[in-house]
Amino acid sequence: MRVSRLMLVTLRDVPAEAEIISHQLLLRGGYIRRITSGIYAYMPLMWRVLNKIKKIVEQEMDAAGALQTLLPQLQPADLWRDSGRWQTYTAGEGIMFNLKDRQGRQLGLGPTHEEIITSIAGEIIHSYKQLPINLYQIQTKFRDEIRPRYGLMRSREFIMKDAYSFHSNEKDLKDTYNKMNTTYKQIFSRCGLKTVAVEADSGSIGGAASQEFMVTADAGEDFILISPDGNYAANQEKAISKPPKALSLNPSEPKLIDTPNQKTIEELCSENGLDPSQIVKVLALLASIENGEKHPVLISIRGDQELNEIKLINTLKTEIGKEVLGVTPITQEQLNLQGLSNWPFGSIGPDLEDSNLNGSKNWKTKFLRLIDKTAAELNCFVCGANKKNKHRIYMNWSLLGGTPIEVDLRKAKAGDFCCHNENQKLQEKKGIEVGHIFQLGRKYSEVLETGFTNEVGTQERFWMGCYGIGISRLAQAAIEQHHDEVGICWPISIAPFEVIVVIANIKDSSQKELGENIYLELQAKGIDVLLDDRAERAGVKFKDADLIGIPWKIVVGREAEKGQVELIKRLNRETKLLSTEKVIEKMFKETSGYRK
RNA sequence: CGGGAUGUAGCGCAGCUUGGUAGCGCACUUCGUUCGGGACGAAGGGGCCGCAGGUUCGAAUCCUGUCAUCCCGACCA
Repeated sequence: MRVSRLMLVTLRDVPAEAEIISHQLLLRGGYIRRITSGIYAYMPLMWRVLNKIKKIVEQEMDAAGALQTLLPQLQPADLWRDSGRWQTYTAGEGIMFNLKDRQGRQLGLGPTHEEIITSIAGEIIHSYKQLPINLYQIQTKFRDEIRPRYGLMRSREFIMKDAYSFHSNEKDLKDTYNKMNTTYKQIFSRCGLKTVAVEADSGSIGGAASQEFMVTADAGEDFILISPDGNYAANQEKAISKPPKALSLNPSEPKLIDTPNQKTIEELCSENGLDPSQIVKVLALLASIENGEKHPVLISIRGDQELNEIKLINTLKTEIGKEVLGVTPITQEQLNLQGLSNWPFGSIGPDLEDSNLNGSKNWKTKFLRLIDKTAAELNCFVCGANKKNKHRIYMNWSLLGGTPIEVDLRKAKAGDFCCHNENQKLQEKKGIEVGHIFQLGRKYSEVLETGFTNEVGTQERFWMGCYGIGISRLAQAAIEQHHDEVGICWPISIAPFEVIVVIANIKDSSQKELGENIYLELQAKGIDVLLDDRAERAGVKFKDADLIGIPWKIVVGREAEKGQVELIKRLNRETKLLSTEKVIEKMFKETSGYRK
């Protein structure tokens, strides 16, 4: 391809909308154009990058025995009602774009494809002999993100590889899950990415085990916790750790203490000479259930610890047995709206009576009480007295009627000790999630009532796994890891072109001729080569080549008459003066590992 | 949805305080000089100043509303 025909327009100024470097470089290099919030056009250079990534993914997925398909983007609401996700995905989370056709039928624009694939599999697979099967597609996904951000990092329309596997038993699912794990590592390493595999929460997709693949980068939106010995890595949402030891409070006769206007843990500590770890903090929250129910929840947690909301929501799901949309702190305004009397905010204890909920308009009238292990383990502590400006000191759980439900709700933090080895301290890094693999189990096959006939002739539900890679996100994440002060430094495996031939002065006929020849020869050898044949000054062409990040640059210039050209490596600017034959030979060698 | 900010040419911005009919840099077109790291000079083209109301003789500028975009939190490949 010739740069003169490439529709390439690079920008010198950074568009104001771009916050992070990868987004800026994509815009400046003419890779993408924003159409509206979270929706981008992939320009020709970008499309080539995406295709390179797709190719790698296809090769590795095919090698792992997966089958490529293409599933519809428009999906009937009924299918999503069957799986019970229509409500959550439209009204609740609202992440699914949805519409009505002219007959009034409701449709959704696919944010994911479990429903479609499971129903198809159910129609086609009837026997255990047909299993296992792993189907994948590379498809545009639609998600009405609450806040699209950072270009392709979190967009509302994006390209994703999603795979779904079907199995006759759990062991077989685990085998494929493990195979996908190694396949993913292979894919990311071929794309030139440094990734960390971390334990993850399976979120609204549901299911048992799940692992995320994170590109470590400062621009990442996720916090991950890693042990220095490399034996533990988890998303903060999921991470577990040993909390620091609590400072013990020597037991004494329980009593009421005056704590005027001491509402926060800090105030309580500084006014009374306490340590946060000696206090049981109580959070009054309201959980919203998908069927519209509102459950008041009381969380007790040690004063120096923070609540992990994801862990809480997961616990609530099992306790209540229904999909939980979210939790919010209960406010005075809400109490007023419910017609409830004032609560002693700032002095609430774990035993705040259920009578405080009597007469509420549409809340459940019984608290769901959860106690984090850190709080449950305290033998003697301070807590709210359920009276304004009063706390209780030297309390214990038997005085409060025991510890009803004991769970892990605390947020693990950098500096905490690891559970697998108390000499290891967790470190925090930021990561960009580029892949996620799940063991779904039988969640979808059960709700959609699909399955197969087993060896003994009885009906069983499929065991399922699902495996995603954000293709367009991966492309941008690669730039976060591979750039310098002048532009992108694509890993050669996913670069739009492997080499660019720059004719320094197009008006010099010997330069022009030599450049054209090298271009044609490289092309004939199957190398992805770009020829900068523009009548620009050399400097402009060099800057553009660096900005768009082509891994190799061949400059045909002053030495052209002697048949010599310069070969420059983008990554470190290493420069060699070579003969035409040598440069072609060298490029052939450098790109041979990446030929399709 | 809550908090913050911004909408003026393809991109980056000034002008707005104190109303008088729009300007700078980059990019684009033409000519000349230059020609190995985003050249210089000259001459051009391009704007419903986000949109709708209002105030005024007159609005990019003041007022009201509205829409859009970006940033901070919840969502996720």
